[in-house]
This record gives sequence, structure tokens and C-alpha cells, in this order.
Amino acid sequence: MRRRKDDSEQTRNAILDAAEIGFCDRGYAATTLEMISRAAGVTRGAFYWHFRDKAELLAALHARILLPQEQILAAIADPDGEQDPLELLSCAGIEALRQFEVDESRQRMFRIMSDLGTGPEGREVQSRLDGELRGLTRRIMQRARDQGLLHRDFTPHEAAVFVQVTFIGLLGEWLRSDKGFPLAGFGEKLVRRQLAVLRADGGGWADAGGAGPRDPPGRGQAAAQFSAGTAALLPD
Amino acid sequence: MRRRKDDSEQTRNAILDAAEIGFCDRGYAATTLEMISRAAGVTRGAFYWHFRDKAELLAALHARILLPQEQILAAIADPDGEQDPLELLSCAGIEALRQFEVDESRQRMFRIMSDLGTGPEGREVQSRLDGELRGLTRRIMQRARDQGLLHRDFTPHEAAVFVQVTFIGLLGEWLRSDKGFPLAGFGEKLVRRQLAVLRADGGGWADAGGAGPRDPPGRGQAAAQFSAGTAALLPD
DNA sequence: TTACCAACATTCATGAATGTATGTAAACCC
DNA sequence: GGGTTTACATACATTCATGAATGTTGGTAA
Repeated sequence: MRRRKDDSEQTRNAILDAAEIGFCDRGYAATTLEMISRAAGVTRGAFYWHFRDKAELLAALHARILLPQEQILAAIADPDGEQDPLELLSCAGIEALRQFEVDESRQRMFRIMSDLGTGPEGREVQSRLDGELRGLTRRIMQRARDQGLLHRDFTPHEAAVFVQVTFIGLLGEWLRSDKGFPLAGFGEKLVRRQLAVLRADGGGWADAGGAGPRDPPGRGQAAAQFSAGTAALLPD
Repeated sequence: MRRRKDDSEQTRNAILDAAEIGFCDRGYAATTLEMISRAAGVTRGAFYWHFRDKAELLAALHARILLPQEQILAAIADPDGEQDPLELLSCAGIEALRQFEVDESRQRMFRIMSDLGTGPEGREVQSRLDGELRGLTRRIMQRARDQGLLHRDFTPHEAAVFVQVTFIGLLGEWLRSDKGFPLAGFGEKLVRRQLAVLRADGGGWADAGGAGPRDPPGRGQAAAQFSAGTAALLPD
């Protein structure tokens, strides 16, 4: 029996870990507090000491993880840069894919939040996050249009939808396929082709190298800004 | 109080309709049999007369609707044709988008099945359907490669994943955005561009008309086969 | 060493959902 | 037109998750 202060934190984390796995495997509603507590090696009494109820547990679970959508948001949120917005979006997205691919905790949380879709608990969180990302992507595309970077065949709305479909679709398909393909590998290829098609100049997609268009200016800057934005949002 | 035989069928359908709306709005687990029965204008007694339990209700709900994945599967299932496999897939997919866009029942069912992801009830159904579609898409791409239609930059696996991401991603994004864009309109544009990029000859995507590549031979045939396949799977 | 508090465990009350058993009125059949 | 079956409604038993109340023990400060 642990009574020291640091052991309390350890218990709390054990509960969070057990909840993450339980919610991911059997769904939020179907996972009982009893199952979570037992899996964490404690009783429900310990659970109610650390959390008020199931909803607060879910919130705490979400608070300790940065979802890929939030990561992208953090990376491209501030509109100060004069850099290529399409490249900024592409760079932030691909980096998010890379980190997602090796972070099982984030993968579980993404699954949990996806399942919460219609449930009354996570509907607002889910749709708020989704709406923010959608709006931001659209503003990015509007800026690309203003700067003459967007191909005339596509409206900003269309371009934003296509990019959104690609990113979220990739994450979902990767998980559904049981990680049946290299996420960052395929993702980078798909995203670069996609962005190249959206570009006014065609992005030079005709060069068959497979690595996509050569680096335009501003990529390094975008990567730097991404890192800063991510670090700012990470829990301490 | 209805006691005639045809009224029984009417009651059963009322329960199915209520369940479809309830499951879609509040999720499968959170929707109670009492709520469904009340919404259908009957009591739980009537429910248990028509269905053994909640799981059988879900199965009946699924049985009366053709999901877009199943529609595509039905359209391209038989490998007899010598027609362009890429065009066949594109045609079947776009037709599925068109029908999905105007069929609210199918939209609800898609939402329900998506939410069922981790739940123990629908996991097998969901993953079986998904696996079939994935496998078929991959065989399509393999055939395209064999016929020299697939661009050398893409492996059949990559091409299959990209197409899968596009279709399923589109449906999901459309629903999440609360139908914030014309599904078939945007979808046709995106799918045609996507398929054009995958083509060995580039698909003529450079012609900026916006309607995508001109019709290759075999399109009409593909459409005809699609209709036949769909009709065969529809409940009678 | 004593008193107190944090960190749990245990027990209990409540409500909610499910499933089953029984009641019943209308329809159907001979 | 009387019995039988159909198509429900009603009532009840059971299970189960939640949350609150209470009990217990180890650490910690005075």
C-alpha cells in the first residue's frame, strides 16, 4: 500500500494508462470504472479520489496528449509569417504524421476521440477541434489564393476540403488497416502530390523522383515555427 | 392498436426507423430500447416481439441498407471485364458518392457503423467490410499495374491506400462538416484528379477544363456493370 | 508519541437498462 | 361464433454501473 506523495501520482497515471487502453479496446461507454480500476491495480475508491467522474477522467486523458489535429493547429496557428502557406501546411502535417506513427498513446487517444463522435460527452470537443482545423485550413488556402499560389482550377474551399480529407483520411485508414502501411512514408508522398496538384505552377510533379517537389524557400522556417508551436502546447 | 398483419410490418419499420435516428444521433450504446420504442410509438414489449435483442436490431438495420462500401464492392466485384480497372473503380466510387449524397438513411447508417468501431458488436462487421474493400482495391491496382496503366512511381499498395483514403475520407469529412460542401461535386473532382495522377500517362490532368480527363473507352460499360451489381445486392 | 491528514479500500443506496413472464384485445380460421 | 393465434402492453425480476458514505492505514508534522 502506497501512501507517499509521489506514489499517488504513480497511481493516477496507472489509472490514466488503464483507461486509455480500455477506452481504446472496448470503447468509452463499454468500459466500466471497475474494469479500469482493476486494470490499474486499485479499486474504484482510488479512482474517485483522483477523479470526480468518468467525464473528468476523459478530460484528463485528453489533457495529457496532443492530438495530431491539435499539433497541426499549434504549428500553423499564428498568421505572422510571410512564408509559403501551402508548404507550411504540408510541413506541419507531415511532421504530425511522423510523430503519430511512433506514439501509441496518441494513436489510442485518436481512436477514443473518433469513437466519441455521437456520444454526448465528446461531441463538442470533437466538432470544436474539427471546426477549428477546418477553418484554419480554409484561411490558409485563401491566403494561398491571394498570393497567387493556388491553381485556378480550385477554389479555396475545395482545396481545404481536399487537404482535410487527405490528412484525416490517412490517419483513419492507417488505424483501420492495423498499420498496414508506413504512415509517414505513404503520407508524405500523398500529401506532396496532393499539394503539388493544388499549386498554381503544378508543383513540378512531373519530375518522377518520388520525393515530390524540391524544397521551396521557407521550408526551414516553417519547420522551426512548427517546433516552437508544438512545444508551447505540450503539457509540462 | 394495430393487430392486422400488414400493420405488424409497419410497426417493425417504425422501430427500425426510430433506431436508425436514435443510434445516429446519440450513438448505439447510449440509445436505450425504451427510447427507441417510445419514438416508434410502441412499448418495449413490441420491440421484443420483433427482435431478439439490441444486436439483432442492429443487424436488421444494416440488412435493409446498402452502404457505399458495399455498393462499390458490388459494382466491381466480378473480375470478368477487360475494361480499364482504374476507370471502373472511379466510376463506381463516384456513383456511390452521388447516391450517398441524397440518401439520408444511408448517411445515418454510415455514421452508426463508423461509431461502432471499438464496440464489441460491430467490430467484426466493420473490419470485415473494410478488409474486403481494401483487398479488392488492391487487386484492382495490381491489375492496373499488370496492364501498364499504373504510373511507375506508385506501387499497387500505395495506389490502393491513396484511393481508399480519398473515398472513405471524403464521406467522413462530408458528414463531420455537416454537409458543408457538395459531396458528389467535390468528390468527382478529387477522385478524377487522384486517379489521373495515378495513371501511367498522367491522365491528361494538365488540361485545365475542371471536368477532369475526357471519357476513356469502357466508361459506359463500367457504369452498366455497376448498375447490375448494385441491383443484385439490394434487398427485395 | 500523538494527532492529523492523505490515500486509499469497502460497503451501501440508487437508478437505469435489460430481459422475461404474463395479461389481453383484435384478427383469423373453421 | 368459439377457439386459436397474432401482436402487442404491462408488470416484474435481475443485473450492473455509478456515486456517495464510511472505514482503515500508513506517513508526517508538532
